[in-house]
Amino acid sequence: MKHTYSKIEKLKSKILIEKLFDEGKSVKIFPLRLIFLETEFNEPIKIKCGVSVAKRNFKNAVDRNRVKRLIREAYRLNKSAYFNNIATQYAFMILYIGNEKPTFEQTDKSMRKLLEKFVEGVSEEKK
RNA sequence: CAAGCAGAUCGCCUUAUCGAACCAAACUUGUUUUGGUUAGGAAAGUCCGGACACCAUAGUGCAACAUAGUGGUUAACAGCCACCAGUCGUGAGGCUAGGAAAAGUGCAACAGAAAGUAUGUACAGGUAAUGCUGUAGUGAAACCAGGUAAACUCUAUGUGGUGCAAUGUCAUGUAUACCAACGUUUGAGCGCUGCACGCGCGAUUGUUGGAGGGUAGGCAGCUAAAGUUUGCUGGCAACAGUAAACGUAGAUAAAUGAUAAGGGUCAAGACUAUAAACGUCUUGAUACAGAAUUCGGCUUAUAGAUCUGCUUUUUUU
RNA sequence: GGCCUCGUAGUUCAACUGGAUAGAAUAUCAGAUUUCGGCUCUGAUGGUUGGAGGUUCGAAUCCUCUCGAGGUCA
Repeated sequence: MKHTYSKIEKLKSKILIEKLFDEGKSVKIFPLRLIFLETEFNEPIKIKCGVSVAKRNFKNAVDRNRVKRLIREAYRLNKSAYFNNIATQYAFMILYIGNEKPTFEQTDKSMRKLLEKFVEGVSEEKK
């Protein structure tokens, strides 16, 4: 599996996003928060993932873009390590809840922990 | 050399690895391969003015709003250029909502005799007599004229409204509440601009034809444009004309990136050194900021670097 | 992306078409009352009226720019 993150892997449907926020469950590792929901869609992939950074925490568009890019990059590089064994399809939304600009190293570390926690939680639920 | 004024330009680079969006081509027709393109001077604030779209190819009057020396420039402007005046600065230069107070209405706290229907204190002068004359005192403004129009107003000029979330279109489900044409009756009501005029549609019923509406989504609108650079000509200049070259983002939970290494540039310190300069090493800094229909301005933010012209003071030749 | 609204003591609000000291409640502090506290009474503190310019004799008020907060339009 390649480290790609193309257009079809992005979460774009407004309906799905609203459903996600209404019914989804969340996992938190500061400064990240993952909201996820088991769902179905037509594309031949396992996960649709979106990224969001609040305007409240980062006033300037440049900073918001920077944080979002870092999160996307961390997600792209790490996802294949965790999701090879998942059968069902999920919708993801990753939020940044801190209010300071992170480095890539920090983001990468938090992302690994976050995904680990998610996988653990799901497998426990299945049992 | 120092301090300063005005104008203009640039605003990190290279390599490697892993990626994103759009366009084109290929054939193996799809999680494919190859090639190309991919953020700014302010993309920002949304403060002015246009283009474009719809509402009546945008009408008349009033109201409302904006502008305000003179002339020019422009698609247009509250922008820009030139000149005049005022004001600040030793100066280069900066700043100015810079029309009208003899068309009219209003406003002026406190102080002061008196702030507009004027009136009278002290001293001096003068008279037949008297605020009749001068000075003082209060105040931003006072012997009679003024101030204030970023108070109402007047004058001149200009402005229709709404904004790409405009507008058009496609398929899915719900569903007759819909639309068009023609005929008939009546003119309630609705829309167009805040009001009036004016214009358009039009309650009911019949016939014919058909698709229409709101919600979320896709597509078009969507990037070639009052374009950029250079030269020449006209003009004091803004700018205009002309020739050549270039062909320059198009995303939509929103692309234009992430990581590593090396190198620039600047600052500080150390070493070498009489001093400056050069050189070496270390540390730090490398800004403001991210297109969202689009263009011309204005305003605001901005590490640092470069260039041009000019001013002042002192010294040397 | 477009279009609107609002910023005054720590907090909630006043200040009439520009006029002098920006006022009230509450909060804070001090004193009185009480054995001690609360309630109550008295007094004090606290504001460059979000910021910077301009008009005016004089600006919270008028004008321009700017910063911040909020709302609305499919």
